[in-house]
Amino acid sequence: MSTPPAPSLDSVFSAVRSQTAFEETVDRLGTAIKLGLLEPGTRLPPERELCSHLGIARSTLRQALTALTESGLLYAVRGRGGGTFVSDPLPPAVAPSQELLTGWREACDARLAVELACAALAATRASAELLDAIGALVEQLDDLLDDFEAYRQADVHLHITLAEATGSERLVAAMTQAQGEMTDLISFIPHPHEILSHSNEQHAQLLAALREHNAARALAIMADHLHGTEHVLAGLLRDH
Amino acid sequence: MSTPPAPSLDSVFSAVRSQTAFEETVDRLGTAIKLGLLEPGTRLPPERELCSHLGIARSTLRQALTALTESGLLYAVRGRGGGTFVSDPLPPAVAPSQELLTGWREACDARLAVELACAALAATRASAELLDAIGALVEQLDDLLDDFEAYRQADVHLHITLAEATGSERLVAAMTQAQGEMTDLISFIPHPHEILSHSNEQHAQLLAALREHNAARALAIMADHLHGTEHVLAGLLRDH
DNA sequence: AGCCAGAGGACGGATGTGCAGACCTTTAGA
DNA sequence: TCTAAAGGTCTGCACATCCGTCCTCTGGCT
Repeated sequence: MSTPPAPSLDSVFSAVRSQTAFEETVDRLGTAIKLGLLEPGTRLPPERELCSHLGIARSTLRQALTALTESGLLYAVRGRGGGTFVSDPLPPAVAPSQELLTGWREACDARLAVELACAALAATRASAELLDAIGALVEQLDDLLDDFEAYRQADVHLHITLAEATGSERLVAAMTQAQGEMTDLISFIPHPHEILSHSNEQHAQLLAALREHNAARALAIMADHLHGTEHVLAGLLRDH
Repeated sequence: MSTPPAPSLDSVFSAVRSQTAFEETVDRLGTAIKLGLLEPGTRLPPERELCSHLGIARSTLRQALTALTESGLLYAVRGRGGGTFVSDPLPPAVAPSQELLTGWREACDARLAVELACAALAATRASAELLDAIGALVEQLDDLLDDFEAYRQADVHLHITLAEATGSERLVAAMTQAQGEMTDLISFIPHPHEILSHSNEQHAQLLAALREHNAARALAIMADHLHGTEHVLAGLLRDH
């Protein structure tokens, strides 16, 4: 018998670096805002309520809110009827971080994993309501082909709704994170009308496959859908 | 125009609970041992070396090693030429935790995501060496159809090798974690000869699809492969 | 006008995690 | 016998986090 192949242990012994609660909170809220899950002008729950939701101390939450306020994503209003609000308008996005640029391929791979699974699972599990919600978003996207900012935001909603259609909280969280990483990359490449139009056509085809409960077709369409952005990124970031 | 659908914010405001470095280390090493990535009798790197690899302090690493020693997975030998070794034989596995049982569907979904992505990506990226390594594992598995413990271990190797074939460290890490969760579930259900035989046939088909660079077929086979275990689990755990 | 409730803001102590480094103990081999 | 290499122990510090308390602001109610 051949010697059993020794699997690489790099992943076992690689660095363990756990985020602090502060960092994770900044990340979660910041991503939600940048993705438009929390729309400009939205009022967050009161600090005393939010911190118990998040399972952290108020002082820790406040560290995160302060950081987000200082970077311009939030502003606070004191006094009765006050609160913490999402800035409107949002400050201009910043260039993608160096780590993200060097790891863009891994980010795409992670996204591929989430999206494929959601497509496959939604085909068998999606409720009629959520399919209709996706349908509404597809129509909405058709009106936004010339406004990339708005298009991208609705696109994110669509993909997150897809994740919700699987009924898996982990997939929703993973989708949110994956979209956050991708947005940082995507928003700096051009997206002409035709590209967006083609992209939304794929959304429509995907929805049709989901309605037929055709998982294989949904997978194929999703794979195609993702290859598009990946090829564009590959062209632009080849040197990284 | 219709009101934009408000995406659920549950995932944004859900509890943030980051693992400590100690917990993550116990988890990583424990999983690696239970999956057979670190075989019984293996000597771990010296503490002073390992802690710098892992990016943690020696005292923190020692907490983890102590915990693993107390649960019987490791033993330490003092003096020159000593070290920390993986127990041989390993202590009997314990019953899956309650959280895992209640979240088994989410665990399966997470696994589905990783496996589908690996299948799709390996079809286009896998090197000949890694494909041959997978081939060797398929043959090896054919000799283990009557020894579930050994079969499962080689099966894990195969799937992790598949992840390595994508070249994505994140996918390797995710695959390792997913397999760890699944092992806790799988090892408590019966796996007769025929089931394993059929399962390995799918491995062979998958490999063929990878060699043809046929991503669509690889996806389909993998989806099938996973549905098998999922249905068995659904039958056994329906009441949870 | 004055009070009050609801919101953000600020502080101080207690606790647990993790880090860094020095030192001890055991053991095989030169 | 000495040395090197390994695990085992201890101390002190830094920092994140929690908890509770109190302060400040401000719109609406009496």
